[in-house]
Amino acid sequence: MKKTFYITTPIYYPSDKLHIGHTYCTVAADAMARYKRLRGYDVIFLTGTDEHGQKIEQKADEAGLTPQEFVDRIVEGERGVKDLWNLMEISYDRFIRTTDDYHVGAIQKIFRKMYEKGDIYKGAYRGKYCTPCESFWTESQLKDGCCPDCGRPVIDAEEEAYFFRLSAYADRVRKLLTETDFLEPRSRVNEMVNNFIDPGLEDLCVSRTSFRWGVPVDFDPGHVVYVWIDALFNYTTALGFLNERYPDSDYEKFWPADVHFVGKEIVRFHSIIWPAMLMSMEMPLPKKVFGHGWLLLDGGRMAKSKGNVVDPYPLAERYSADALRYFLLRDFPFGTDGNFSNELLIARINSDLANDLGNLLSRTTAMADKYFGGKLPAEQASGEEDRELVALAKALPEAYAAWMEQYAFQNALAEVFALISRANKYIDQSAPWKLAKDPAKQPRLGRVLYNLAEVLRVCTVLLQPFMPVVSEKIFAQLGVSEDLKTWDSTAFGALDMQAELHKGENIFPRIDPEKELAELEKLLPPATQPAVPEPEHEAQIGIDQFMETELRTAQVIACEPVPRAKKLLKLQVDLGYEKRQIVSGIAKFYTPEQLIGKKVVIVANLAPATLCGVKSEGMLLASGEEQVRVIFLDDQTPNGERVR
RNA sequence: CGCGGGGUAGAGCAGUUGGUAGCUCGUCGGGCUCAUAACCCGGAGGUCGUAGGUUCAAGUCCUAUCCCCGCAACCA
Repeated sequence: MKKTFYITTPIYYPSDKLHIGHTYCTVAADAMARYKRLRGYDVIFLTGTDEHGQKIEQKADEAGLTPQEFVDRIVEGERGVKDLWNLMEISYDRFIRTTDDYHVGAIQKIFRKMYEKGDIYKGAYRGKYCTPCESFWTESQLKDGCCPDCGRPVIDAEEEAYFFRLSAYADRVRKLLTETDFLEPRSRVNEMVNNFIDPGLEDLCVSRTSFRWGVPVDFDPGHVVYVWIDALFNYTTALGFLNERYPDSDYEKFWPADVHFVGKEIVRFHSIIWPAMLMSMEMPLPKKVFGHGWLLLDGGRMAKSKGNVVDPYPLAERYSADALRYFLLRDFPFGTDGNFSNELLIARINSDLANDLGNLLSRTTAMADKYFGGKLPAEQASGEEDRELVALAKALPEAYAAWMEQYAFQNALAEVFALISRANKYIDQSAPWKLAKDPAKQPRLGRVLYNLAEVLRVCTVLLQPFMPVVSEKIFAQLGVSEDLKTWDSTAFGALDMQAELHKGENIFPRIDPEKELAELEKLLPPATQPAVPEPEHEAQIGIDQFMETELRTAQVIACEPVPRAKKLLKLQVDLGYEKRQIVSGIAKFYTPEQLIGKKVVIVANLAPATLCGVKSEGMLLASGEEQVRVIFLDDQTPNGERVR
């Protein structure tokens, strides 16, 4: 029986179109899946979408659609998730949507099973509740002690909810993380253990009553299953676990997964919650969770609210999916963050794909045509220059494979391109154009071109997982048959001596950086004016209600950071009739010096709150989310004036 | 002392178990003319954040210290 390989991406949340970050992870998983197929494995590569939850419910409502219509549009619609994966040449074997019937049914069975076992129990979810918004918030979600959505005060409240006994599995999970290589890269292990396990794992709330868009708990209809169980078990339901959509034998054959690729922000869910739930279900654990890094933009995280989300569509359309895939996997080490930029993309395409690979193919095929009419001669003679090139080519597959097995795509590609560079040098060393002038050196010339063609062929076999489309174009120009595209054929010398190769189209045309950057600039939203999300339509209020908020002018007379807090500044403000202390979460945007002496607006009748142990009697007015801007008044403004 | 990650040539980054510090772009000079103004060779440019320590040998291990970035929301 063939060896199996089961690899997954996260299931993405289709509340918006996917961006380059989702593409990064999916492309990596695809390259791995294709590599394993090349190695002869029986592969299942799973991706999909996580379609439930409050946010989808809200977004759908705003768009005037049912949640199902809304997610259908993003997943199946034009330029949606599936279109993107098509464009990017993603060879997924299965695509799961958590709204699929088979998944929903299986989740209900799983929930019930854990309930019957006693690992899920009914309890009370306590939290901060905003009555107007009908939403629960955790302590850390609150903004200045108030609802992050509407800014109004919250109250302590509780609702009935189901909990998973996560605490019961803390020790086993700790062992799993610290004593095995379950989670990679290794640096993420400390983060998990120190931040989440050591402080004590609390039981996890696994149901909600505050929204309807989810899998109903079948034995308690007021509740829907929360994301943890619904989303994480997709990896097993997609194999037919507790459902009829796929045969049970798939689950038997492919579970446990060989690797889950996940972004670092969901490492916690996959390395703590997921194994604990599997333990509860007495199911085998996945062999590995690999937490990859993020693509950063200008050193910071991409975010819709910053207006700096990179859309993969235009990039793939302009430069080909192959080029974008290559760039993503060649430029960034998979385990750590990397800085994305259009300049880097174009530079990489030009130097590696156009100048090195494309040009090598071009020179090789052009010479074959020119000197031999495209068909290499039977009589060939080796030479001194061959030795190093051939040795490198022979060592390549093994070196490449070693990196691939570690998910070090960057290094695997570097190995291939080292040989491509070496081949360009080989042309200079052997100078075929000189050999061509001497009829006696025809056999030598034939061998030089053969070696070049063979190097190209071997490299292309190894590049297939990364650049599936262009690989075929290269094979076509080299006249390579199907049986010479396989892993086993990478042994140097498999190509027929009398290979027939012809110059074709340029596989990677050079890009004019200046021109293209200007074009790309036009496509992206300007960074200076980030897209402000459309305001949610809040209920109108009367003047009386507005006047309940007592806004007053004040002068900052002293300001210092709050110890042990990174976001907070403690200000003393003068209201004219009294002085107050206010704590404000603006430390990342202002230094005390920038504030002292300034005139600002404060909410004077806000109930006092304590932040990081420091009392705050009021609130400073400021705009913005990612970038906070304090509202400053003219220096001449008197203190304590009412603002209306 | 909350935790984690990072500080390596002008820019952007690699540096697996400690053994002459590399890559891409840029720059200077040379070569070649088969090729996508591409390719090849060479030069300049780094006290590997700082200070100690271990070692025959440290970017790589240890200690201290400074600076930057994240951090628990269904945002890869």
